[in-house]
Amino acid sequence: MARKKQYIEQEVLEKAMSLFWRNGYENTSVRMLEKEMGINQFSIYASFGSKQGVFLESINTYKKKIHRITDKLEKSQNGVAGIKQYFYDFLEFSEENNVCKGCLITNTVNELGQNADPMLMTELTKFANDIKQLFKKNLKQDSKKDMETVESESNYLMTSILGISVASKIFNKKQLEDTIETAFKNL
Amino acid sequence: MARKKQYIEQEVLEKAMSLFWRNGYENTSVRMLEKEMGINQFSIYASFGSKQGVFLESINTYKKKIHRITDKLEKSQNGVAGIKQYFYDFLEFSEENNVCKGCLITNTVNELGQNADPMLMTELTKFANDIKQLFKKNLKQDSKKDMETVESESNYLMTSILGISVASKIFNKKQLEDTIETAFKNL
DNA sequence: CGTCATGCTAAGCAGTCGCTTAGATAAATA
DNA sequence: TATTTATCTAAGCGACTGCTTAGCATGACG
Repeated sequence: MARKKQYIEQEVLEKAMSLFWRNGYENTSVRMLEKEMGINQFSIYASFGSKQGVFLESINTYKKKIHRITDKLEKSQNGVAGIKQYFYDFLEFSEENNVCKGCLITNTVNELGQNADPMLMTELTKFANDIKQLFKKNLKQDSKKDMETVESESNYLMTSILGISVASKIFNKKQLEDTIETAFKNL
Repeated sequence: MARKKQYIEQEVLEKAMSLFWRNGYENTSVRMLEKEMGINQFSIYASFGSKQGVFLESINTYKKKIHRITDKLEKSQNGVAGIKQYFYDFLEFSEENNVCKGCLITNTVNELGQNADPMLMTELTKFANDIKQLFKKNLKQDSKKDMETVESESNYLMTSILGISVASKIFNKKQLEDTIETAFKNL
C-alpha cells in the first residue's frame, strides 16, 4: 500500500545492543541510539515504542547471540569439563572488536539493581537462573556429587562467572585464564 | 570573622556515599544529593566543587569505612584463613540497613568502565591493587606456595571477591556462604 | 497518472541535568 | 554597635533527557 521501511529491525537492534553493552542503560541516550542505529528518533519510537523497548529487544538480541555458547553447554555431556569450556567460551564472547564488555545482563543487574523495572528484572533473573540450571545439569553428570554439593557448587559457579564478567573489563587474558584454571581446581 | 557552616563535611559525605553506593554515579543527581545530604546545592559546590568532587570524597569516605576490615586482613598472620575471614567480613560490610549494595568501588568500575575520568579510574584501580597485595601477602605466609601460584591464586581471589560483590545483590545469605566455602576448598 | 497510507525529516515539547549567581542572613571582628 | 566576610536561600543558566508531532517524501495501488 505504502512506503517500505528503509532499515531492518534486527540489524539496527544489533547496533543498539552493542551500544547498550558498551555504555550501560542510563549512559546511552536516545540521541546516541539514533547515530549508532542510523535511523531517526521517529523510527526508533515507531518500531520499539520507547527507550526501554529498544533495550528489551536488545536483551533478546543478546540472548540469541549468546545462545551459541549456552547451547553448546546444554548439549555437553562431559560434566565439569563442559562448564569450564563455557567459561573460556564466555571470555571469547565478551570480547568483540577488542573491547571487553563483560556480560550485558550482568552489567544491567549491577547498574539498575532494585531500581529496575520489575518486568525487566524478571527477564534478567530468568536468564541467570537458566544458566545456573545448565551448571547443575552438568554437575549432576558426575554421579559422586550429592544434591547438596550440586547446589553449593552451582552457586559457586554462578558467582565465579559473575566475577569473570566484571574482571574481564580490567584483567588481561592471562590473568583471566589463570583465574579459570584456579577456580576449577575446587570442583 | 564570619558565619560558620551549619553542617559537618564528614557527616554529609557519609550520606552522599550511601546514596552513591545505592544508586551508582549517573543515577544519583545533584538534586538527590541535596535532599540526602540535607544541604543546598550552593553548599555542595562550595565544599566539593562538583558532583565528581562529592563522589571522589565519597570514595575516600568509603575507603575509611572499609579500612576496618582491610586493616584486619593486613594484620592477620594466618594465611588463607585470614583471607577467608575477609570474605565473610566483606559480606557483613556490604550489608547495611538490610540493603546489599556490593562494593562501591566495584560498582563504579562496572558502571563507568573505560568511560570514567582517568583520575577517578586510577584511584579505583589503586584500591583494587591494594587488596590484591594483601591477598598475596597472606598467600605467601604459606611457604609451600611458589611465586607463580601466589600470582594465580591472588588473581583468582580478586575475581572471587568481585563475584561476591555482584552476587551479594541477588543471592541470599546461605547461597553466599556456600559460595565462599566452595571457593576456599582448594587453597 | 493520481490517490493515499505509510515512512521519513526536523523542529520542538516539558522536564531534568550539572552548575552559577544575586541577594538575604548570620556571626566574628573593630 | 557598625563593619566585614563567609554561608545561606532560591531563582535561573544552557545543555541535555525521553518523547511527540507537523509536514514532506515515498511508493504500491486503482
